[in-house]
Amino acid sequence: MAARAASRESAPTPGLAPHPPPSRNLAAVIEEEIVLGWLQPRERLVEEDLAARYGVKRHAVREAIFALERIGLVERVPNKGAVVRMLRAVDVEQIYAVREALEAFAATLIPLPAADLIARLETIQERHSAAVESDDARAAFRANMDFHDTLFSACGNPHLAEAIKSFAQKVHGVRSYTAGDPAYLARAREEHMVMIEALRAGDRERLMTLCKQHLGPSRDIYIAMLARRQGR
Amino acid sequence: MAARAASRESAPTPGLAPHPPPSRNLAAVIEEEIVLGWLQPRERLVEEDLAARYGVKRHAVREAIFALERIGLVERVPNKGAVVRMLRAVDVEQIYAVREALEAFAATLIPLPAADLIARLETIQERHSAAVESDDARAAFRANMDFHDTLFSACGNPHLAEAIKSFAQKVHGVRSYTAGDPAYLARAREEHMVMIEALRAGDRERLMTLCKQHLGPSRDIYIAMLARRQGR
DNA sequence: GTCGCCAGGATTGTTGACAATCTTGTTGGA
DNA sequence: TCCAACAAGATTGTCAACAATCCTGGCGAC
Repeated sequence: MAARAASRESAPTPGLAPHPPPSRNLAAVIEEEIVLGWLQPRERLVEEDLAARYGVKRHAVREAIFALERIGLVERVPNKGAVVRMLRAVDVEQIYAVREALEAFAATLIPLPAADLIARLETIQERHSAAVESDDARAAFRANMDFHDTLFSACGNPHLAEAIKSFAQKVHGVRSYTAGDPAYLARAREEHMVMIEALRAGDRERLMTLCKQHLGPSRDIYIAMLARRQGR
Repeated sequence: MAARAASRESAPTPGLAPHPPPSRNLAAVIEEEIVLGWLQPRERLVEEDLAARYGVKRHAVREAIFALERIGLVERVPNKGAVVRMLRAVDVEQIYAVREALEAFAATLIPLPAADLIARLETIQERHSAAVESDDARAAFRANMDFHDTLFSACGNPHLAEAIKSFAQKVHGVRSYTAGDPAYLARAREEHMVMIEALRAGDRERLMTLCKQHLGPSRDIYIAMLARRQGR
């Protein structure tokens, strides 16, 4: 009884019962919830609760949780359950170090000039800008993801692009602290613009610098927040 | 009936029915089978067959296959099943390009001198050498894996080490062509020795060069073999 | 009053059966 | 003889019930 109550207490938001997306890739749906902060780090993921919430069977939730565990977004303890993974500051730093290395490598491979790539990025960026201006965190997240996917896929090495995406996913849990922040989103939008500009100028050095600078803010915000919380 | 027969025909080896490892991490077991060539690229992985073979329930096989799919070792088609992934030459090249980048990055991070690391590597290398000399492919594979895990874990960034391991796993399917070759194993042994030597000398440049050279052979062998088969 | 043990309940893990889907082989007709 | 629809079998996907495990809270002994 008490266990049940505890699980209820730790529920993300008061009225979270129903939910629009019935089917689709459940893991991706849950991932988005984490990014948007509806499911917060340290929060327990009770299989039956999620099944009821998303209107699917427990079995489907189970598989999604396994998938998220492989990605590194949730942590599972045998016979105890899964929680949204709480990254320590050192983890965030280390993951971002790898991201920098991977993205820098990819940036060296992108063929320049890249007229076609620029066109596609501009289209995506329009969506992103619109989402930022209308404070639509979910749409901004999706467009942002598309932007980086498209950019790094242009390196011509799909395995590298996938690794970059995978490492970005690892820190999705920490992104909930910036995903809804208008100032941060506006900054990201500006940086995307400048990256497109660098592509257009064929300035690879500048592109690599921008990629690196683009990674910094969310990392620093999260680490600062952890420090405030005394490294909980 | 015919489908069943076909599945039997494509069975890896004539007498594969029983099997020693009953439990343990099933995905790792299957992975080893792939590396050792008992399960070959393009071979179908029928859930019930594997369940019977390893003495586990189908459900466990299912999860293992999902895990292997995420790693990239097997390919799954909905409602049709999974097969050991057949990498194209271009895939192999691309994966190895990322491996080079990741391992080079890790090599820059390993603190030198590394007395403790050297000691551990020497212990592992003894096992590897013994396995190579007695033509024990399975033991050689395990020791080899340990060697590289230990080496790159020393970079102090576990997420990077995991990425390196994960990319090594992606090409495990292609390793079956070298895993049992005494000449190749002997060469690997020598290279490990030299790497330890470089560590002892604190020569980071040399270590990085050796890591890169160590990757080449298996890639080239596989690509050459694919070329012979006309890029099947 | 505190500590350790025991019972109840919640949650995860496992199993077997059933449903859906695809593949293959066959039959009937042009 | 060739093609298309059909049927059987094999295989994967889904489900609901059961078993195992762990946490919580209460009760009794020291």
